[in-house]
Amino acid sequence: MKEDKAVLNSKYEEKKRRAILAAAKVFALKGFHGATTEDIATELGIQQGSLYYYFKSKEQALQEVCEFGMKDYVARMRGLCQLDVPVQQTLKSVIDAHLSNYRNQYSAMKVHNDQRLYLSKDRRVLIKKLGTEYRTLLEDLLRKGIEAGLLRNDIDTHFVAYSIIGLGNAWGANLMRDESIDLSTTVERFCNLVLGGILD
Amino acid sequence: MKEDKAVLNSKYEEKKRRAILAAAKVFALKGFHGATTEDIATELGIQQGSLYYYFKSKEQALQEVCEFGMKDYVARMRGLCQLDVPVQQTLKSVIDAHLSNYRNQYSAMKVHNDQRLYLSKDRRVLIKKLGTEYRTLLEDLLRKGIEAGLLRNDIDTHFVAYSIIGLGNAWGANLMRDESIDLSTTVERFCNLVLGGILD
DNA sequence: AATAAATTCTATAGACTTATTGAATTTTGT
DNA sequence: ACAAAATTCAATAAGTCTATAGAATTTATT
Repeated sequence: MKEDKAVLNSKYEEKKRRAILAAAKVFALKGFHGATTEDIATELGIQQGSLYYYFKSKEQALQEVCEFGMKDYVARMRGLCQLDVPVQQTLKSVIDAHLSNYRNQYSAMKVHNDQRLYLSKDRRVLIKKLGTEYRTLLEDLLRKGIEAGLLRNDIDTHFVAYSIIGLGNAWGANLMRDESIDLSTTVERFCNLVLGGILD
Repeated sequence: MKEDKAVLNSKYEEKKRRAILAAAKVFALKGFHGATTEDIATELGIQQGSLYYYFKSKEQALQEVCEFGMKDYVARMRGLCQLDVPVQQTLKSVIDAHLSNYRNQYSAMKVHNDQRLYLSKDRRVLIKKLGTEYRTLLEDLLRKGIEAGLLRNDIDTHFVAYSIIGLGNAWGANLMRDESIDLSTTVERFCNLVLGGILD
C-alpha cells in the first residue's frame, strides 16, 4: 500500500529518486506542459499509469524536481559561505559549484529556473524560500567583502548578487546544451569578468 | 480570401500585428505548450477558430512571435554599431537598447528566449540567423575596443559577448516581471559591473 | 510454502485542444 | 445600393492527455 511510502522504505526511496531524475530530464527537454506523463514513464521504463504510484500528479512531479534541484544546491552554498577565506576565493567556489551543478545535477536546476513559475503559488513556498536563502547568502558575502575593503563600496549588493545568479544560470544552460565547453575555463573567465570587468 | 494576405493589405497587416502581440503576451505568460489557441483568441477578442485566419498553426504563431521579437532588435543593434563613438558608449547604448526592449516590445523577446527551442529546426532558420548576427556584432564591437586599447586584451570576446547577452536577458525578464525596477539605474549598474567589475 | 504487502500493468473515463469547414456577417469597391 | 471580397463565427472531427481503478505480478515476511 502507498501508505508505507512515508515510512522511508529504502527500495522505494531509491526508485522515487530515479523517478524524480527521469522527470527532471524530460521536463528540461520538453518543458512542463510539453512533456507528458508517458514521456516520464518511458524514461523510467514503466507504464504511464504506473507513474502515479510515485507522484500524485504531474504538477507534484514538477514540484519535487524543483525542490530536489534546490536543496543540496543551497546546502552547499551554506557550507561555502561559512569557510573563513577571502571573499574572492569564496566567490570562485560559489561560481564553480553553481556551474558544476549543471553538469552533475541531472537537469533539475534547469527545470527549476525555467519551469517553476508554472507551479501554483502554494506549491512554490519551499522553492521560493530556498531561492531567497541562496541570494541572501550571496548578498551577505558581498557585504562582508566590502567591509573587508576587498570589494568596491559603490556596488549594489542586491544587483550584483542577482547578476551573478543570472549569469550563472545562462552559462549553466549553455554548459548543459554544449558538452564541449570546458568547465574550468568557463569558471575562470566568469570570475575574471565579475571581479575585474573588461575595461583596460 | 486569404490569398490577398500576401498583398500587404494595410488593414490586415495591422490586425495581424495585433495577433502577433496577443500571441506574444500569452506565450510569455503560459509558455508555448501551456498556452491554448483559445487563450490567444480571447486576448485578441475573437473566437478560437478565427485565429486560424491569421496563423496556419499554433507553431507558426510562435515562429512569427520570435521573428518579430528579433527583427528590429537586431536592426537597432546594426545601427548602434555603425556609429563612430568610443566602445564604452556604444556598449552602454547596446545594453540600454536591450533592456528597454523588454519594457516596450510586448514580451516577444522573452518568448524568443524561453520558447524558441520548442520550434522545429527549419522554423528556426531565420531566428537563428538573427541571433548569430547579434552576437557577432557584439563580438566585433569588443574586438574593436581591444584594438583601440580601451578594453583589456586578455578577455575572450565570445565569452564576454555571450555573458552580456545572458545578463541582459536575465535582467530583461526581471524588469518585465517587476515594473517597479528603475530602468536607467539598472543600465547604469549593468555597465559598471561589466566594465569595471566589483574588485576594489 | 503460504500469506501479506508492494509494485506494475491494462483499460478507460472524462477532459481538453488543434485545426477544419461551410455558413454568417462585415467591409470594400463600384 | 449592390456585388464581391474579407473577416468572423459556430460546430465539430480527430486526436491527445491526465488520472483512476481493479487486476496481475513481483517481492518480502512468517
